[in-house]
Amino acid sequence: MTKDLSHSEPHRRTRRDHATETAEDYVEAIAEILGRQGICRLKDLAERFAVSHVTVHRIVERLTNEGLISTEPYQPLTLTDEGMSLAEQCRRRHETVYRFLVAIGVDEDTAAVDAEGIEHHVSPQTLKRFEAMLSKLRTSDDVGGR
Amino acid sequence: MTKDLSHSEPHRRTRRDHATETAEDYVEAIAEILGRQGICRLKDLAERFAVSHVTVHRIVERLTNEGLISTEPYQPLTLTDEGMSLAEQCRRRHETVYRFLVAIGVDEDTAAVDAEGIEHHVSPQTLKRFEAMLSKLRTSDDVGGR
DNA sequence: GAAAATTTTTAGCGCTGGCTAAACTAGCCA
DNA sequence: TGGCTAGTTTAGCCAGCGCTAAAAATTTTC
Repeated sequence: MTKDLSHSEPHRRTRRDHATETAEDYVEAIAEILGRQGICRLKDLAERFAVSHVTVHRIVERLTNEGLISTEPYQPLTLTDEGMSLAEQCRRRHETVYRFLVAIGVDEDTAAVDAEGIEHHVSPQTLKRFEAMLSKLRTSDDVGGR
Repeated sequence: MTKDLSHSEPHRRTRRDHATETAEDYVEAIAEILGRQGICRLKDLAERFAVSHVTVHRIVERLTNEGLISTEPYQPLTLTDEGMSLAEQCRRRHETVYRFLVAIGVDEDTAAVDAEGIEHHVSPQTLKRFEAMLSKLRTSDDVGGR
């Protein structure tokens, strides 16, 4: 009998997403902090994610090995070129998801929380549809009732 | 100085979501398999998620302790009442997310994959907005360009 | 420039979810 | 019944991400 892959494939993809979610969250946060205060330290990330600095340290170590972050011992963090372009890509996607949710009538606080979780699972194609809907909703100014 | 929680809160929520994603995926899959073939075995879940039966066994064990699944040694699985209602809730949310993506113009394969990842992060409020948009899009038949 | 404070690093633990290998049970069938 | 086979369970490994405690380095401050 032929094995049915119609369900397992999407789940496999979901799992792969998980593996990169942390990377995306971190480079995005680092870029944002760098942009805001010029310097990004472990401590800043620990506060941002409400996680211990030790946890941050280990994750930063991993992402350094993966070529996204560059570090010197006891020194602040910077992003590699690869890290920066990933961060920029994530920032844009995050923005779009957030604005889309708000545009369809989700309140800003809820949209912020949901966007944080949703963004990692939005494919390029879906992102394009979000953008298309965004301009459409903007022009028709039709946000709908509660 | 006052600590800025505006970023850490969403992330904490995201992490809590992760802890329940597996539970949701499993009860949803078990309900679907039970509905389709009357019996659900570890093996079925292992195939569904494309994961080893040993991994499934450990997760099922955990979910049994959490009161979602009921098991007898070497016997097929069933859902507890709690498991069934969670499964039903997830199925509905999943359906809505999937149909919403298709409605805004995402192709069905992509929508299936994205919905699998997105569903766990959609709050009740956002789900309501999706439903509202769905009926609106259905009446106006306005799916937009490619 | 030495002490104090801040920050980073190391060591070591827990949990979840991957895996393989091997032992065990249940069910079928000859 | 005896054995084969399919399926389940146990044992033991790995990686990621949480934690605390304690050591090391840097920076600040006096």
